[in-house]
Amino acid sequence: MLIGELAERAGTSPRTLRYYEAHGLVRAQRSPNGYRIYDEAELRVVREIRALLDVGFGLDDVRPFVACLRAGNSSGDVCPDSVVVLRRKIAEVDAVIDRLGAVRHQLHGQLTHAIAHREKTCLRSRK
Amino acid sequence: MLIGELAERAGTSPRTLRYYEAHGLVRAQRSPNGYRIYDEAELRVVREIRALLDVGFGLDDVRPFVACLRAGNSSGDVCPDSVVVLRRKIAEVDAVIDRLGAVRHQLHGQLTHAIAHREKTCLRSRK
DNA sequence: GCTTGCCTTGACGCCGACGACAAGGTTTAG
DNA sequence: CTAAACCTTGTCGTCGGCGTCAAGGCAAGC
Repeated sequence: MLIGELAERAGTSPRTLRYYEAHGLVRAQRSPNGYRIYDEAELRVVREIRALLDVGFGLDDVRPFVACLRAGNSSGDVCPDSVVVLRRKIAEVDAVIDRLGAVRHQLHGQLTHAIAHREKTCLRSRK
Repeated sequence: MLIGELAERAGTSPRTLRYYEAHGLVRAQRSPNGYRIYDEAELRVVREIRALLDVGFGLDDVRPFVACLRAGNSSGDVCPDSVVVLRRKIAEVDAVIDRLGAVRHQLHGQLTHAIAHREKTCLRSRK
C-alpha cells in the first residue's frame, strides 16, 4: 500500500502521514524506488492517531497509544502509559469545562445587565 | 500618563498596548518628543479589552465594546453590537461545552474499557 | 516519446496575541 | 560626562498540525 492509498483509507492526506512519520508515530518500508510502503497494521495506527487528535489530543499524547498498538494489543488504550494519559486528559477536559461554565455564567450576567440597561434607557427616551 | 504607567496600571505590557493601538483598539495622543500619552479613559478601555480577552474573546470581538465605551456609555456591554457579540459568544461557549462533554464521555468509556481489560489480563496471568 | 499521475524532499504560510531583541532617541539624576 | 530608565519603530520567534507550492524522479498507457 502506497502513501496515497493509506491516506485515503485513513481519511487524511499524504502530507499528514509524512508529518506523523517525521514525528516518529508512523513507520514505513521503502520500495526500491524510494516510495513508502505500508501494511494493514499501519492503517490501524493512523486511525488511532486520527481518533485521538479529533478528541483534542496532541501528537505527544498519542505516542503511548501507538506504542501500545505496536506491542500487539488489540486496543491502544490498555497499556499503563495510555491509561495515565487518558486520566490526565479527562482531568484537563474537566478543568476546561469548569472554566467555560464560569465564563458562560459571567457572559450571561453581562448580557442580562446589558438588556436591563437598555430597558431603562428605552423607558427614559419614551418619557 | 505614558505607556509604561498605563501598562502597569492595566496589568499588561507596553508591547501589548502598542499592539492594541496597531489594531485600532487603543488611541493615544503624542507628546512633542513622540511619546504616547494616555488619559484615564484609555485605562478603562484597556481594562475592558483585557477582561474580554481573558474570557476567550478575540480582538475583533472586542471592538464593539470599545466603541461602546468611547460612545460615552458606562459599560461596554450596553450597545446593540456588543449584545450581538455577547449572544454569539455564549452560543459558542455552549457549543464547546457540549462538545467537551461528549469527549469526556468517550474518554471515560475508553478508560473504563482499558481498566476492565487489565483486570482480565491480570486474572489470566494469575491462573 | 509524451502525457498523466503517482511518488520524493524541502521550505514557506497560517492563525493570534503577543514576547524578545535590535538599534536608536530623550530625559533625569549624580 | 555618563549611566539609568524611560521611550520609539521594526522584525523575528512562538505553538501545532498540517496546507500548499516547488522542483524533480518514476511508472504506465498511448
